[in-house]
Amino acid sequence: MKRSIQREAILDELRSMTSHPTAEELYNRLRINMPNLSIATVYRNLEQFSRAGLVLKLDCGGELKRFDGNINIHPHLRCSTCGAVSDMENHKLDKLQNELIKLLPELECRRLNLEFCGVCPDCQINNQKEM
Amino acid sequence: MKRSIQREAILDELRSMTSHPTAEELYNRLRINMPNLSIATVYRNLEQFSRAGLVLKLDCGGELKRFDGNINIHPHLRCSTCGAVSDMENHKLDKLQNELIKLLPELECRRLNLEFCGVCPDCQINNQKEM
DNA sequence: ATTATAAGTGAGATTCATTATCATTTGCAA
DNA sequence: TTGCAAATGATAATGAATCTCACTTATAAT
Repeated sequence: MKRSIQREAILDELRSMTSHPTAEELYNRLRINMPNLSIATVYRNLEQFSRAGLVLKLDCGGELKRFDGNINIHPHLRCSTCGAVSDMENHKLDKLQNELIKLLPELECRRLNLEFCGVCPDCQINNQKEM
Repeated sequence: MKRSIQREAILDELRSMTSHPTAEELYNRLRINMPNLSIATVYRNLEQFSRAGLVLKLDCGGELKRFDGNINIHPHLRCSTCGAVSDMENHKLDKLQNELIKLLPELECRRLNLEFCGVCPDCQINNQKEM
């Protein structure tokens, strides 16, 4: 990854903030001192940073919104290969999730999303086929 | 909420699936037996279901993507009022999160998102002002 | 230093999921 | 059965994110 004024400014600005800004919020701040910065540059760099692991993209999988007919709180696996979302079944996980649910009143929260990122069973099988 | 053929078909179809479909996936399935169903109807109903608590919208807050300069796994609070994302500080929560992180290898996952939905401190203060 | 070239940038066009609009239809209560 | 609010279908509008392309810059080789 080459260096550039813009690239460093974007990363510095993001690291100086604790508010989890959107690309556009970052753009508006940076534009004050960099009037002809392009919004495309901000998006491009954030994407690269996030691929390189320098930065975290929240809503990691969220290209499209997905819906679930089961409104109970339950953990999801979002596949980093195909983007599909599936439910997870694991006894230890269920126990930990119940502990988290008990914490909700204390945290003044109504809900929690417990989402894991990994490769879903289908994609694991397909990967093996290709080898 | 009034009844309608479309409304019931949408909810039934979603409840019959475990794959967390997008609005468009649902639309394409339903269209087979309902050729002049409109995609807008699907979106409208999913939105209403989700507001009524009949259905879960994943990526709940995810209108815009948000970025975080801190790449350590840490819990987030997404404010259901203003949409802002902030970090959460709670000792018990940290302990549970560490237990979850220990589970990652067993679950064959690389990352986890622990996201709570509630009203952020700022909005709580603003709400009180209005009363 | 000069040059080559691969990568980065800015401006604007494009894409595409989601929402809004509006005329028409439907469900339901009086 | 009638009135009316709510729902629908078709399509236009919106807007975040990405793509394109001409131009510029960083870095490595000569």
